[in-house]
Amino acid sequence: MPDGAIVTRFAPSPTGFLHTGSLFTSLVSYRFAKQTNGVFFMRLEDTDQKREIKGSGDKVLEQLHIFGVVPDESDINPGKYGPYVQSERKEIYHAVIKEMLEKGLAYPCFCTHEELDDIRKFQEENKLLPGYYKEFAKCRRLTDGEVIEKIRNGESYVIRFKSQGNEDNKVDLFDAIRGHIQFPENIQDVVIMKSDQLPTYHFAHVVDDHFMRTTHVTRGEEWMASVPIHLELFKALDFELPTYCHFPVIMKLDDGKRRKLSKRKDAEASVDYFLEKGYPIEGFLEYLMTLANSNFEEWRIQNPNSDIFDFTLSFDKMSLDGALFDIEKINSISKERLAYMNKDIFTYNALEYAEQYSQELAEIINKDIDYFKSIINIERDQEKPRKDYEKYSDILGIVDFMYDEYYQTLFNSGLEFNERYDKMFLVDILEEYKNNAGLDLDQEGWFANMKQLAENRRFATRGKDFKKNPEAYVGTISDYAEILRVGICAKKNTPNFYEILKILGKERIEQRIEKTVSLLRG
RNA sequence: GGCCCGUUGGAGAAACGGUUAACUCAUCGCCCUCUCAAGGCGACAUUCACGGGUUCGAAUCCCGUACGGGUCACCA
Repeated sequence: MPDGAIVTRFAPSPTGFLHTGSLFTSLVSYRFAKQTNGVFFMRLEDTDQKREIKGSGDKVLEQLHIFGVVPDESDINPGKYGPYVQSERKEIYHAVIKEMLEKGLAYPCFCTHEELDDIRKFQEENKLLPGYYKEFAKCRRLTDGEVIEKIRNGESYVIRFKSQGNEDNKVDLFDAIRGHIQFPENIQDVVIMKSDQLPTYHFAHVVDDHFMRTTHVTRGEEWMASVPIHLELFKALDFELPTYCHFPVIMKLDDGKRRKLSKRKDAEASVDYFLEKGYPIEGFLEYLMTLANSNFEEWRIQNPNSDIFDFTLSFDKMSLDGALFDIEKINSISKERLAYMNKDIFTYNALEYAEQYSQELAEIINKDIDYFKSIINIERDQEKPRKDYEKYSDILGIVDFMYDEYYQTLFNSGLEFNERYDKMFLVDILEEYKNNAGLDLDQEGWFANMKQLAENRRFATRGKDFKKNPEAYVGTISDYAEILRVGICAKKNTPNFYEILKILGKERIEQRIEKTVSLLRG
């Protein structure tokens, strides 16, 4: 590996699907590795069989892939430092444990949950530091004979680390994001191997990240409090210390209080939510990048067309406290990304989304893909494109009227003509327009033609004229255009009307007007 | 409660002791406009949680207080 190359990893536990916060952490970890031509790998932390959900490892990998965060090494694509699943690394942990036992760095503990509870209760009553340490660590004092006997009797046991720490001493942590932080030394005899022979997180982290050559341990700040344990473990095992990077956690405002995004309470805590809604991948990633390094936004303004992965992240530009999750900003960024996509890519992405999440959308796209492209391309291919869509699921509700079957349902649910106008007046206008839409002209000519028609019917062609002298007119050109829109599209709002009419074509315009007219006639 | 971390506008934030406290989103106004979506222009922190101190000078350094967050398992 090149000089300065960083090795990072993503180490999820298989307890469900990809968490939005995990995507953030893995995205940033991935970028740090790639920026330095290093390695990013994934290790499944499945040491808690109670919580394990089968198959979620693959699911997570799949979703990371969708976001372009692809591990160089993982269970399905192993490198030379595997296995990449903790439950398959048992022998490694056991070998290290054996050595620790021999060196007196660890010892078996036979205390039951009840005994542990009693200790905790006593500590609480006497306002002592809770935990298993020093005089409370009674299994420390077991003789070899006692240990052998208990094991022979089949008593269940765990292996604890024998801490040499002193709470009056300080240890120093250098965190790449937060700088130097001092903690009191660890004094807890933490469990390193559970009674099921599987390691705890603390132990697995130290052993795995050492043997798997992680240079930068990237994780959420909820791990900071256990750093003294890890520091002591690294020292006891004489392993080189990696660089720690404790990321801020994404928060959410709940009842005026900040709290971590919670999988139970917040739908947006799962990336599935954004996938189902059809947020563009690049928009979502871009949002996460702004959370990672806020100068990303300035870079984006300078480099509007660059790939987001051309941006170089830095540790010291990272915020220290958890950002509030801002859906408005995601919407805005996504809108922007979608607007600047060309019609082919947009259509491709929309179809891919639709095939998985929206049968109806897939149908209209597949029915005539060029027709679909022409619709979504209205006012797209220009300096300042329209920004209609913030996610793929918005498409149907915006283009529906361009499809006859959806137009029909809009039509059936009622046409919202301005009630100021008499039905027969509307009929006259529509019928006249049917025979003289001016579609052979260019946009300017078409508009001039419409103006003329409106003027003949005593609509003001300039809003100002109408304001000045409302009695002289029946309405404004806007009102006139609205009549045509409702009459032809069954909607008050559409993108550029000229383009719409061109795409619809003379025949369908006539059909639709006829339909509307017969409805108005009763 | 102990131990850590943090606190700049509604949100994300810049500024790393020295002019009017960047920028993005949101909000509000005006303009443009066939509707909508945009776009253009402008407004929005006399002030950086609060109180002291250091300094010619502090959002920036120090101390204290308050508030918010994290963590104290045979869960990760």
